[in-house]
Amino acid sequence: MPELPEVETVRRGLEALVLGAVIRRIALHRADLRRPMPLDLESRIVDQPITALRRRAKYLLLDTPAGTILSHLGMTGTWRVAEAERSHDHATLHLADGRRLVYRDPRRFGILDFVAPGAVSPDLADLGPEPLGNDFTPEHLRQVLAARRQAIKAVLLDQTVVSGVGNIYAQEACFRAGIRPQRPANRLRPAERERLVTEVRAVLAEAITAGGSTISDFRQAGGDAGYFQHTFTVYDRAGQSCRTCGGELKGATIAGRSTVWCPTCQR
DNA sequence: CTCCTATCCTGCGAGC
DNA sequence: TGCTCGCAGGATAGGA
Repeated sequence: MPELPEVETVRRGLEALVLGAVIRRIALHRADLRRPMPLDLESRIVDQPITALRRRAKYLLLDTPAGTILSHLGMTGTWRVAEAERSHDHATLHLADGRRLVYRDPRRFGILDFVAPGAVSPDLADLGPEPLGNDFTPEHLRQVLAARRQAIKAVLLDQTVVSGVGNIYAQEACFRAGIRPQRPANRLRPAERERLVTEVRAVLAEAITAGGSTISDFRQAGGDAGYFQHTFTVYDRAGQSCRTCGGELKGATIAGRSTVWCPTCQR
């Protein structure tokens, strides 16, 4: 679930809660996530203040003077300032003020890693432009889509094309842009590329304003649910009626992921 | 290169 | 109530 808006929501929540807090020590409970956590993370970050909370694509970065903790939430990852311990808590950051900042990920598709000061993480090296930044433009799409015959929705999921879009927002953006998700990416007309850029940005921005989307277990860092899921137009609505034209929404698998669209509103 | 499939893992809802 | 089955937000390796 955690796509860009959810990660940004968590970032903002953590910023309000723990910016400036001192990490007294880190305890790793289980290191075998999508790839093994570095076991020396515990020794690298000791008595370090959290100087910034950053996001790049779907990655959340906790900066300290001794280095950066890089995290990816995968499908089910969460950061929370913990009340009680829960199953699947994989790492606990014990803060000097007595609070505990916990990384939890039941499905273990996430990542927790250490990045030395000044180093560039390989995880971030090949990411495409931030969709809400200045580099995500119709011209960028034109260049990058030219050689791609794949379905446009599949291409939007490619993090080297544009970073941070996942299965939910790719579908929502296609609907808003009036483009069928299975259209070959290199066949979009200029006006459609322009519209797609506009709508990717808009849907992500609106979702951030709504505190992200809460599906199953996503929570903001303070424990609140997001509420953008109430405004989904197509995601998980196959067989239901289109909110725009009233017609029946269709569903199919594209790029191995479930996909819903409106045959009338999307061409 | 591009593109497709299988895979990692746990939890949950649907259906029986 | 309890079981099995299929599917889920992501990303990558391997092969065609």
